[in-house]
Amino acid sequence: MNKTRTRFAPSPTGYMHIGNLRTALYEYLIAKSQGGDFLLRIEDTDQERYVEGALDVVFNTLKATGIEYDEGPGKEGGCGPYIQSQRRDIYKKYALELVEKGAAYYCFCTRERLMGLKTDDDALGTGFNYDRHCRDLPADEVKRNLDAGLPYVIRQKMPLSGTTTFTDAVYGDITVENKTLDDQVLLKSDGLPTYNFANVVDDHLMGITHVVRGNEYLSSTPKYNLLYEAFGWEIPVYVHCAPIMKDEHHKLSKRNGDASFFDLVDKGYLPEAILNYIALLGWSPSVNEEFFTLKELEQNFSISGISRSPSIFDIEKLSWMNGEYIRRMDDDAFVKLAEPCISAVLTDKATPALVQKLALLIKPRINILSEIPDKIGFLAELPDYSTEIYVHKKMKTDEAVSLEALKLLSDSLGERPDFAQDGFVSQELYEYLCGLAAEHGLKNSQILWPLRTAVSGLAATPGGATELAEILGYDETMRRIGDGIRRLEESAASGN
RNA sequence: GGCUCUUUGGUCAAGCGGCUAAGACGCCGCCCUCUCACGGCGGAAACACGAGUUCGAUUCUCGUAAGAGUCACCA
Repeated sequence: MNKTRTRFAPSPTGYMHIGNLRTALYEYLIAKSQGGDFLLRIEDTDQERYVEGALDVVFNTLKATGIEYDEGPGKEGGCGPYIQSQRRDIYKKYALELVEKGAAYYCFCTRERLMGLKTDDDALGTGFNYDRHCRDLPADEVKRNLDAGLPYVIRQKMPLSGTTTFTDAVYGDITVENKTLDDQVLLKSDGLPTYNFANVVDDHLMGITHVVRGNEYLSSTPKYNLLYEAFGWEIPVYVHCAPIMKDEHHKLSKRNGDASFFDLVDKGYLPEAILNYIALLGWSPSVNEEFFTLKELEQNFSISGISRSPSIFDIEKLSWMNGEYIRRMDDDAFVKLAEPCISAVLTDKATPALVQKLALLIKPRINILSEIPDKIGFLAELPDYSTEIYVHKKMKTDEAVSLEALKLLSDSLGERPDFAQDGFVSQELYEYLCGLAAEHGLKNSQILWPLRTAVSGLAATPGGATELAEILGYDETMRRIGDGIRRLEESAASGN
């Protein structure tokens, strides 16, 4: 039994999309769940698509998600180089071997001729297939053309009849008629291989046992088998995955402006949450559980759980899951994570103690980090608000009750030099206010709601009245109470 | 158009001949509560359609429909 080896083979486009990342994850998990190796290979045979810095995006994404490769660029394992553009000579050698064996042939057709064929075919409404013009060129003519230095490609010689069947671990057996297969190009005129050829050669040379990829390759897989057979190589296990969709009709893609892995991270999603979520998009574990660390995924992953139909990327569920990750995080870790966001809003007022208090108040209330500024902006500056938010039926408050309550607060709090000197402590203040309410025949809510409202200018806040007062401090709290009284008086005056 | 694949609630999905057809997100209601959130409890919501096979089909077969992929010197 060969050791399981999988590979992630991205072409460096500078954009790691979620679908690619999931493929990498599955490849990694298949290898690791079977004690095997996971390799990274860069498929850059299309020189026209070269993008500066694209490799770093690949490296950084894998690093951020903890998907570590055992072999690949910068990590020799005896199968290198792992960058296809550096393997040029290898492909040529194998292409020639195929010609030798009669499974491939030189083709000298010009692009112009090919274009002509294509438009003819389009006019007929059928797909394009090479007309095999060069398939049976006499040996001496081939030699003449070669000697004359004519540009050429090498094409795969497909059987003209019969069928080819391959087995996919997800989709089962699939059979196609050989006559529908195109004599595809293996080696391009620039000497570089096409994806289809490079893949087969490299996967074999690198000992890949499981080929995992998008199901858009399903229809070209019979050609792969024919290639493996022509070489006499062992055929790998195919694992084709259905795509991740943006909606019912569109794949997640850069062109659609969909978020890449790092776009999501920038928005405040945690790499572990993203990874956990996408693992579940198109795969379902045998246990009824949906929270998995990478390690746990390695233990639970199984090819049989991969689904055949496309899945729509649901940002809502990712957000929820991200929130769960935040809530499950230990407090210190979260404080550290949230600190930059909080400090940015509070600027110079952000003492470590304050940041800590605020962070813990926010922790159960956000799903993604980027929600923080909106949640706490009112602490830096009291928003302009309408006095209508003082009205709350269930809390038994309205503008009149609130005005009365705020005045009461202003007076009684103003008479407490200890509060003024030491600042508020939420719990103490809470007890004090409840006592105050009882003393004046008010419900707690008739004091607390107006206070919270005055101090925040918002109908909903992270934290209750006394928690906010503690964070704002005595002076600012009193200032805001005063501000509230003014607003309510103005409102009363204009209302009458 | 040819070939290939797919089809369980709005979404992710379990199911692999017999179930009141799981669970999760979202939504709604109630509870908790110094607002909101968290948490707890409960609810609405699905087998694309039509034939077969079978004592019995979500599950097997064949059609139909609707989607998707592919048909490049791109991967």
